[in-house]
Amino acid sequence: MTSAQPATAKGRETRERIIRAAASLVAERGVLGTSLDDVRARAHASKSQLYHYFADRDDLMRAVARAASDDVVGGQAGLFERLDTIDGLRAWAQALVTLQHTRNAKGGCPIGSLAGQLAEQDEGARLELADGLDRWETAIRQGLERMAARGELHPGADPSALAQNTLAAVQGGLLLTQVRRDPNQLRSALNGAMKAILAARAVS
Amino acid sequence: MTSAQPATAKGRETRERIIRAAASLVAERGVLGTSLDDVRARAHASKSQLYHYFADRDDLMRAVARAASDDVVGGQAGLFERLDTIDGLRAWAQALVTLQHTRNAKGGCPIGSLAGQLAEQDEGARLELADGLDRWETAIRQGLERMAARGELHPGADPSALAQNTLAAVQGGLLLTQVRRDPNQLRSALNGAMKAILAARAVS
DNA sequence: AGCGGACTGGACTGGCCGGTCCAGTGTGTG
DNA sequence: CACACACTGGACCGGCCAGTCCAGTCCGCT
Repeated sequence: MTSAQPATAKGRETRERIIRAAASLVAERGVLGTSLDDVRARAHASKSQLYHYFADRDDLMRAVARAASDDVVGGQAGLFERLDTIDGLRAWAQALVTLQHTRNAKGGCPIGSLAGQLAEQDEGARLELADGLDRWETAIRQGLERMAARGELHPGADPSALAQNTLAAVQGGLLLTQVRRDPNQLRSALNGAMKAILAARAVS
Repeated sequence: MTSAQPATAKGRETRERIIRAAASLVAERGVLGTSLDDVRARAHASKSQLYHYFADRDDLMRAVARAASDDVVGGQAGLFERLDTIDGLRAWAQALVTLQHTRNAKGGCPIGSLAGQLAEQDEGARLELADGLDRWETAIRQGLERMAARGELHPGADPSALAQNTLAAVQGGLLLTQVRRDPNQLRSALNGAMKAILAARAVS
């Protein structure tokens, strides 16, 4: 059974409120550190509302995984448009690093954190997270492909591989940032990824 | 209060057995998915033994984090010795990829997984994991430094930055591998890191 | 042998947690 | 306006879980 889709505006709002409450609690305390009573309290909802909109706890967590994917990828939408220039890539990388500074290097990447907690426990959640990573990597790849189409990368360059390595650098850099409480870990990892992209530029 | 150090050989063995049982359960079910009763059963120990050797649940999990660090870093000791040659680096990278194949791309990196579950909850555990990552990165850096000392890297090369980026590639690659259930994600990320090292070789 | 501390077994407790249930109240439609 | 159904409140239950407690047993040492 999957989550019941609300039939009214009010229902949709309640469902959203539950997911947002659950997502914020999960970000603070982790998946298993979040009880349905906690969610119920923060969402100002009752137990039966939770079970009206979600089949069970796992179903709710799947919705949280999807919401986290949407937030992370959606939050970068404006920056994604400019990933077809070196300046745009730098601006995007800088935004990620700045965000880690404002967060005091805490929390890491919501997708990455959830991956460690859900990937081995719930196949549906794993697929939601994989979808988020795919959308993220696609945005990077498409930026590089637009550069290639304009002849700004040399013919042998592989936008797919560069995008995949860049995403790996983001995730790895964020993990090191989180464990070491040092945003420079992400900056350095992104510098490395940037170098690979710069090396793929066409000699003009 | 920290864990009581056993005074006898028998005590040391019991303590070890508990940590191993806890570590394997945590690897299977996650930190909060593992109850002390589970640990007690798998370790063939009693509740009072758990509380004799560990102050509380968090203290045990800190010991698990340390054991995971030791296992991951210790398990690569033989490969670390040869990180001062391109062949040695390739062998090390290949071993990591092969391990993911044999594990069917499941589980990710024990240190990385625990990071997502413990880093924000328990400062002591975070420090144990940071220590594991430091030892790992140091091994890579020292290999590159030996290459540099032999004049095989060009003078501008930065072994510290290369080692840090390589570790980020490993962690990011493992996360992508785990979420996508595809060991090639790690292989590709390591290829990227390798390229950066190859580009830093002295022109001979 | 016998002392003291390290070590062990396992019953017990109070609280929390996922999930159920039912008696309602709102609300859009015919 | 009335009917059906979406939605809501909250009491309740059985099970699990971290942590406590005490009555022991083992073991090194003198």
